Amino acid sequence: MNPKFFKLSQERQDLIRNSAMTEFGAATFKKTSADSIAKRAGVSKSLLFHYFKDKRELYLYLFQYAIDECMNIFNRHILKAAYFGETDFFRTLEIGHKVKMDMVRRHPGLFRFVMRAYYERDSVLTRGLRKKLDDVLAQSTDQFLSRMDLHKFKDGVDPKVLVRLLTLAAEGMLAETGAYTPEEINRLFSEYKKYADMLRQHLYKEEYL
Amino acid sequence: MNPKFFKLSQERQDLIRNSAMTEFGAATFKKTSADSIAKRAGVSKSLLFHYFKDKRELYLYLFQYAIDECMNIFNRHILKAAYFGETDFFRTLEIGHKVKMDMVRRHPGLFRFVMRAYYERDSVLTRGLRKKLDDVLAQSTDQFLSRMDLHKFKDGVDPKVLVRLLTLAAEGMLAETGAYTPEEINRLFSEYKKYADMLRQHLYKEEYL
DNA sequence: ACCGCCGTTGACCAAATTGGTCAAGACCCC
DNA sequence: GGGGTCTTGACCAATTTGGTCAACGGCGGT
Repeated sequence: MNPKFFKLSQERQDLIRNSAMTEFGAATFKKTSADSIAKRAGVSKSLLFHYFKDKRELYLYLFQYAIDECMNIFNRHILKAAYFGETDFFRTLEIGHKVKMDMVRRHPGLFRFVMRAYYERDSVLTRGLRKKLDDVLAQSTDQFLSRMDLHKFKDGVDPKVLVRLLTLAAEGMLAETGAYTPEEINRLFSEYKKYADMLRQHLYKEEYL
Repeated sequence: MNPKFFKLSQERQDLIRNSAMTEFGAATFKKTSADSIAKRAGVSKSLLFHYFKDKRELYLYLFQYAIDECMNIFNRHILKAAYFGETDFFRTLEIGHKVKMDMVRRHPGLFRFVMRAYYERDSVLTRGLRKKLDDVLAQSTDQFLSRMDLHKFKDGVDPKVLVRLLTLAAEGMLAETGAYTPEEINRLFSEYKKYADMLRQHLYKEEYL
């Protein structure tokens, strides 16, 4: 790809990346047209092919970018929690999901894009990239849990199951949301807190409430 | 549409409907080609236009069909539970989700199709159909809860929130699943039970466990 | 005023895909 | 072989596709 792309202002880079991710996230690689990407970005198709030699190259770059962005966010939130010495399961997970939802506002389309890309049956994605995503996801939960104080849970509670449950809920809410306006994001987040609070109240031992 | 369609064998009808729903569920109305539908069904494009005069007519029929199918399933599971005089929240919800997942096996693509159709920005869908879906969804939870014995819950537990949480989880699992093989469906269902069991164990009063 | 550089574009292309038609094939029972 | 039903391949004009290319406008330097 043309390295001059990175000399563009961040907003303009984001404009192009977000448009592309949104479009690629809405249909297959094959069915997503360069023209629709350009139109969404309010930019000429020629410009796209000026910075990326191919539709394929653009796609691969986006996937790499998306993974990196996810990892950055994960690290940032883990580091932030670690910095404050936070070991509470729910407070940390809440931070995580808040950061995540805020990212959705900055990069609408990123999650849908990553999901779609992961299941893309076309051979656009190299096996390497797919594996990289697998690793990121697998490690994140374990790393998170290893830093949390899990003694607060009542007997018989599996924290790993709980992480998965809350993550499914959060992502489900995100998936069914059309427009990622700040108000919508806030609504989603407060809905998330309802679930987390309910679980916290009944899954923590009384002395930790 | 051509009424002869209904004289086809159920399997053949399903073949066509499922292919169409899967394809329509994978992209916009506009971006979904009649050809891809036909190819997925292993059928000639001409046949589609023999039974449905339009892409639009096919689409509208499918949406109607999908809603009816959802309502049938909901009724069937409610009636079944009512017949057995079942009033337990978790057991009934479990039946509901089991029926739902079994339906996914019969009609892979239906849920994704409905979701996509609901958010279709093209004016393909009439307002009437969209409203109908809204009603189905809104009533189902209330009807379900009204028949359940909610006294078993500890104080401070909102059953409505619980329904939503478990539904989000179940649908999230379905959404991230690629192929709806019987084994996959069983795996999903047993994962669902893990969540439900954990919640039941800690949200029910001790005397009901 | 002219330069070169920059991000950017509209016009253009051959090739593929689009929704939809139509006459004819394949198969059946009578 | 006739008549019906289900099904198809060939075909159509119109649009869309990924991608190219020469040129545009603006801007700082001289």
